Amino acid sequence: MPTIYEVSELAGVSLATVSRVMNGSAKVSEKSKKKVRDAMEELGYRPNSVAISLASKRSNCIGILVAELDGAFFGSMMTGIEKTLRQYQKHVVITAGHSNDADEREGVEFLKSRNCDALVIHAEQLSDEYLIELSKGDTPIVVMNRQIDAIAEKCVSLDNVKGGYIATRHVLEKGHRQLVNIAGPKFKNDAMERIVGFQQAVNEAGIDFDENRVFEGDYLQESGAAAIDHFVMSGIEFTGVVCGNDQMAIGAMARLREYKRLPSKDVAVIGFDDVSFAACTYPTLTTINYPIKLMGQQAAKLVLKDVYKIGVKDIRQIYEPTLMERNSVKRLRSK
Amino acid sequence: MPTIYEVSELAGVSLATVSRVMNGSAKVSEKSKKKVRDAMEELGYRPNSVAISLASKRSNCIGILVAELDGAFFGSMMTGIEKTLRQYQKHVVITAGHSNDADEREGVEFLKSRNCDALVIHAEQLSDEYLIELSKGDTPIVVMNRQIDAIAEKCVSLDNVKGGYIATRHVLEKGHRQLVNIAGPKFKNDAMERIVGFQQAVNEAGIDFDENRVFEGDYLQESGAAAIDHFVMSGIEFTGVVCGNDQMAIGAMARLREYKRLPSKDVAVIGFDDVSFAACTYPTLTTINYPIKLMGQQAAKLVLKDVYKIGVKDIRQIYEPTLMERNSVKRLRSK
DNA sequence: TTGTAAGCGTTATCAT
DNA sequence: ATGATAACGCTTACAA
Repeated sequence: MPTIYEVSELAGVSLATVSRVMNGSAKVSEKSKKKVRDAMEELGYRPNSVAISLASKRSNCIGILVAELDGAFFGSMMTGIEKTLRQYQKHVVITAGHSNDADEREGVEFLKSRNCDALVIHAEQLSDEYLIELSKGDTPIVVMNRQIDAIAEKCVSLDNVKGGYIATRHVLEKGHRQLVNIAGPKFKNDAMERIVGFQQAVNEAGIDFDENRVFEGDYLQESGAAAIDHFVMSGIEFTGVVCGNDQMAIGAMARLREYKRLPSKDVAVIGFDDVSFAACTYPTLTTINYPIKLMGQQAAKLVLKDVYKIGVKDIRQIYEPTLMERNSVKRLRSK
Repeated sequence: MPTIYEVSELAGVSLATVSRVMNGSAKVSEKSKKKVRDAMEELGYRPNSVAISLASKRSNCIGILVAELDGAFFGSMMTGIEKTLRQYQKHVVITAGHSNDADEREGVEFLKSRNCDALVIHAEQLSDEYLIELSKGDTPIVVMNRQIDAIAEKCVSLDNVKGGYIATRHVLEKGHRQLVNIAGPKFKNDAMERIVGFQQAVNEAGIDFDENRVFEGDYLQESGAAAIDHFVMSGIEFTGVVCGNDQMAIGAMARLREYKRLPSKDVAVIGFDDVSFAACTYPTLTTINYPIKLMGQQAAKLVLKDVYKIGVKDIRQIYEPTLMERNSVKRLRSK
């Protein structure tokens, strides 16, 4: 790998001049410019971004922390961020927090130590205090899916309580009174908030909230199926299933069929997130839209503006969950 | 951010000693060790990995190039790689190639310029020659999903032709003779290979391969639906749909239902990849298993062994596609 | 065991 | 407009 030194030598100019043509920082005569460019070309020179980063304290990289690298939700989020950043030659460095405090902290430290210019964080375990403290450091951050008042201007979030409420109310409005809730892991904020929304809607309908009607899943398909097993085995009757996310919803629908209880026809199922496959299930999944890709784009715009002073507009930070009515929730047929 | 210099000062030892305790490279007296550790603790010192990387030429980072950050397939691959690497304190840096030559090249350059210790590449546009050339450079690489003889020891792949063949033959064996193929983008190697497999099986069954029965999709749900529209509009008759991947398969199943042609009952549909939701569709999706997560783990093991000299075993590089028989392909009912 | 000092490949501040 | 030269934060011979 040739270095800037070799380029300067071949071009017959100083290091400084080469550096100047690289980042157009100051006036350089056309003549030197050409000599430098030719030399670079000839040597197949590639600037070493680690050295640039060390010297300039900037990396043109934005760090992203997500719980996992797979999953439709995180995929959309990462894509939303990456694609908008890429338009401005910014790169992303992604790391997984695996939903545990140690990995999340380590991930943040890693990203900071790599000189990321900013961090976009979707943390499940990091406390609000930690995040607030972090925001005071020298690496700007954007927090996804969490509303922290002290750093509201750095949050891009959606009202999960409201989402859970809307979902539940929709099922109730269709005449279902015997509901169960397949929730996400309770240690996750959004999972808990969605449960709260469920509870609100249920109470509002004059139904007693019953802990036993909430199953704690893990946001993966299999746990949606396990939840159905659980409810059936426990003899808990239900005609409506409110799910913490779409993945568990499809797992639940698949298992319901095995019990000969047809989704939509015999039991209403509603998801959350509106991931891409939700429109392709059978029955198509009624769910709550979570515009995570768009929100990722917004997060990116936020750093573009704050960190790189790039003028971008239409930055919105608080989003509303909306009902996506499809076919998995039908009116309860009177017996 | 405190630096190593401040630590050495506070601890009353030299820079070198601090460095030594950080990476246990040489003998350091217990006494100095403690002084250094205390100083680090007190200052909240975090080593700057950019500086480490520049000085040592190692980064403990492995670069990953994938087409997109979303999608079940890539998600599994990234997770497979990341989780096994993480066990050894190695981090991943991920970048998207967006299936075009420019972005893929830029992605590779970016990763190399970030001093990645190795690269795991899933490229769609980079030529074999480019990859072979790249492999001669000073950054070791692992190539996913492509078998390049010249660098076979760096490839982790699966026989896509065979996969396409197995899928097609399975549908044929169930009595279907009128087949259509919803393929991936033809510029992608795997998509083409799967088409070849389709062709082989069809020919073997004594059926003429008809170009018009192949629709070029883009591996996304929507194009599976579009393919069905296309075939129906064109008046092409079929009872079996062989898909290039699972996503298009579910898109196709959803659209078929709209035409009142029930998947499984009226028309057989087979997917490819066996992503996680394939078992939860209705009907459950018969497909070809592509153990991409496992293969990601293997790629990681390869770099662990080659780059870090970490003894890992059970490294296999060539995988076989296998039939996952579920419910979307049923025997053709005689009229 | 510990310290000194020369890199690593850039950027950036001064001069000129 | 261009060139020295000192950072940037750490590793690593080489000495002591």
